[in-house]
This record gives sequence, structure tokens and C-alpha cells, in this order.
Amino acid sequence: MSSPQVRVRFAPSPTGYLHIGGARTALFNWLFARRMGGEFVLRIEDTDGERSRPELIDVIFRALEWLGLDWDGTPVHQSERGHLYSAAIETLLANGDAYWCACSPEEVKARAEARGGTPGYDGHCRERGLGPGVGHVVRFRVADTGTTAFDDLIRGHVSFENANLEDFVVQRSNGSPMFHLANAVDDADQGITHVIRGEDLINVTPKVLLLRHALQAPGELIFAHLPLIVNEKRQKLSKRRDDVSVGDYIDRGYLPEAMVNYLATLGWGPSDGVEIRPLAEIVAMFDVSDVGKSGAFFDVKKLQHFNGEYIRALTVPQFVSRSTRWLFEDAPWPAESFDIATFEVLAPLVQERVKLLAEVPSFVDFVFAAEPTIDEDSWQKVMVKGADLAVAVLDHALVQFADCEWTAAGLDAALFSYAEQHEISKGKVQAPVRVSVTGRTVGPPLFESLVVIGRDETLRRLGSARARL
RNA sequence: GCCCCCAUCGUCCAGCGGCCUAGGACGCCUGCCUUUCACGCAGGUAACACGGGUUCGAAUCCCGUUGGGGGUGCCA
Repeated sequence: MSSPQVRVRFAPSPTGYLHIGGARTALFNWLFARRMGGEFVLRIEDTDGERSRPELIDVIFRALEWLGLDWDGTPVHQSERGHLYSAAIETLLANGDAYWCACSPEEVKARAEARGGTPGYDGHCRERGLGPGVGHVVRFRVADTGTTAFDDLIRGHVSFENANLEDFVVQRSNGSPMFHLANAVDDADQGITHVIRGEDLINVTPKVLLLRHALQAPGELIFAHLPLIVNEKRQKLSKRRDDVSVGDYIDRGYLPEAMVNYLATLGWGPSDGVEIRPLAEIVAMFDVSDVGKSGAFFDVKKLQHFNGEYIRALTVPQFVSRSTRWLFEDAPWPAESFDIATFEVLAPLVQERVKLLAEVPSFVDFVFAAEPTIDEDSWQKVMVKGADLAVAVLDHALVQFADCEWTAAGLDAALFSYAEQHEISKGKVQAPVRVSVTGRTVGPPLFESLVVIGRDETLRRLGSARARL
């Protein structure tokens, strides 16, 4: 009757914000679950009371929601399941699979150095028959011989010599469980079938396997270790040195569709080579065993390209609505001078020019600010080095714009009559007007911009710039 | 040090023994379009780390070397 249901989990630790690596792990778990018609559940791994910051849990949930990775059921918090871990530890102790250890971290380290620098616990308390006590931890007894191995969906057969595994801690001296233990217990308790996680955790897999075996966990857990996402130096992305907070990408105006799509191309790629495509298609094509093995560089330039594509694919109303946040928060103009209807006129022109939503204000600031912000390089190039032409063009525009038809076509005819008369390229002729009115050499199409600004203000800015020459 | 993993253009992916003169995408360069920028379009640049095998045949399989990464916590 019950076909083997697939159930995967994303298990963030609330010691920081959701970062790019975590988002990718969550995404691949989600893709696998949705592809297999299984479940994707969340587990908050907050066994380390000192490092966990409860307030971050909600931040992580919101980032997942932003990405569109919906989860099944109610998230489980390890901090509320202490009894399960305690019971497991009791079992291990009772069966002789674990023992109490009174060695402090300093002692363990000192003995390791005395041995010749090989790190790790030496089994000092293995046969001492110790019981609970202040500063005592519980260690798992790893067999001295044999191997612990597993077949990874991505990496194939991976095996470890037990002799290279130390007797690791399963319960801290403060009584809280270590994550391997909580992990083994929860995966079994929650009926997890597949563990898809970063390769940085591949070395703890034998510990979890040993624990599961000792605890007689039912079924077999299938692992898939994802290649790490790396920085330009090909090192694992780090919160300290790299720009990895998903929240920061939200603030810069990346679209979640673009982020998720891009993340899906890191370590995996559709066989037909079409990278930018709807999530539903990715779900349909996804297969964990097709995931690559080597680290993938997080290329922001390529992410931006994806984002630009997604922005341009938006309808104009969608673009306007998605941009609003950047139009009101920290915008480079007084809030009261902003007018959404005016923005809507320019929106289509801005939409095809930005790669990030956060860039939107810089394309329309000259409309809402009292004065254009003059870009020095632009001014130098057009108004100083090209002063002669600038003077002539501005004088021409000042006259022509005073009574021409105030439409893009009317302005075009009025200004470019100068280009025709003097056989100068339109590009050169429009530059002084653009810099005078918008402050820069680049921006949305000029005449549409002037229409929005209005005749009076355009003439005022033209006159003001002319006076500076 | 020890353990584990990895190795195709600068980057991401395709390639799963012959279809490879190695394909697509980003980036970069050139041109076209054009009132700037951007978009779009047309081109170009550029890779199977090295050495041995296996095979009629290897980017694809095996071994080694080199290089890179990860782990080595009473963090996860």
C-alpha cells in the first residue's frame, strides 16, 4: 500500500541569517521533494544554547518564504526535544556504546600535542567506568576496527576507517546533546528518507551512521552531499569574508525567481542547456544524481544577468509594484515630491535598463529631486571639454523648446534640427541637454524624460546650466 | 600531520566509450541597431591538469602524480 514516501528536511542552525549556501541546500532539498512528490520539512537545530539566537529563526523562515520554498508541516525545534536525546543517550550508555568522560578540552588537546600533534581524543576515559559529574561529557565508543561506509547519491561509495574516528562527544558537560546525536535521533523520529546537505558535512556522516546503528534506527538513510558554493578564491562561502546574506540580496533588489533559478544552476544544469526557465520546469527536470561534484563559484555577474532577464519579463504594473519599496525607502528625493503616476510613465523605459531594483531610483531621481545631481565626469566631458558645442546647443534648445510642441516627437524635431543644420550626430547634440537636465550622460530616453519634467522646469535647468558655462 | 572529496573555456553547466573539428550560458572583445545608456541581433575569444594503462577507439573507464577544497570543536 504505502509506497515509500520521500521526506527530506532542511535543518538550519539559528546562529546567523540564511546565507547563500543554506538557500541552495534548502532549494535542492525542496526540488527533490517536489520532484518526487515527497515532503520537505524544516528542523531548527538549536541544541547549542549559547550560540543560538531565537530571533533569527523567523528571519530564516521569511527568507525561505521569499525564495518561495514552502515547507510541509510545522517546523521542529530541537531545543524542545531534549527528552528524546536524553533517552537516546541513556540507551547508548546502558548498552556500552557510550561512556562518561572527565577530560577537559584542554587536557584532550594537551595530550594530543604530547602524542605528536595528531588532534583528537585518545580514549583516556574509555575503561574508567566513570559516571555523571561536573564537567563530564558522554562520548560514543567507536570501534577500533572495521569501516563505516555509505553510498552517496552524488559521490558514490564513500568509506571511512573506524580507526580514524575518535570517540566523539554526544552530550556536552552542560547536559545538552551534540548535533550528531540530535541529528540521528531526529532523522529517525521524523522518518527522514534522504539527507541532502553540503559537502562540508560529509565527514560527520560516519558518526551519524554509527549512532543510528547503535540506536537501531529503522530503515536506511540515503545521503547526497552537494558540492560547496565557493568564492573567487575557491573557498567555501563564509559569512565573515563573503557577501552571502540572502537578506542583503533582497535589499539590493534581486527577484526571488532569479535567485532561485540561478542557485539551481550551481551544481546542476538542465540537459537541454536552457538555464533561465520557470521553477516548475526545473522541478520536472531535476534529479539529485545529476548534481555535479565540484565546487561552484557564486558568480554575482551571472546572477545579475538572470535578474535583469526576470525584471524585463515582468509586466509594467508588476515592475512598478515590485519597485515601490526602493521608491519610498531611502530614496534620493523628498518623499512628498514623489508621484507614482509620473513614475509609471517612465517605468517601461527604466525596466529594460536595470539589473537590480535598487538601481531604479537612480534612473528617475532627476524627475523628483528639486535639482539634478550633477555627475562631475559627465559635466567635464560634455560641458567643459565640449563647451563650444554645449553653448551652441543649449542656446538653440532654449529658443526652440520655448514654443515647440511638448511631446517626444516635437522635442525631437526641435532639438535635432540643430544636428541637421550643422551635420553633427544626434548623440553629440543631445548630450548637453541631457547633462543639464538629468545631471548625467546616461539615462532613460531624453525626450520622454523632458515630457515628464515639463517645459518650465526643463527651460529652467537648461538656463541654469547655460549660465555656468 | 591525518581523514574525506574534487579536477572540461576566466566562470557556471552539457558531455555518461565512437555523433567532439568538445556544445550552451555569463563575462570579455567586434560589428549592427540607435538621441545616451540599456535591450535586441550577428560574430569572435577561450577548456578536456599531467603521466601511465584498458580498448579497434577515451574528455568519458582504471591507477598514479600534481593541484584545489572540505573536515579534523563540549559549532552546525
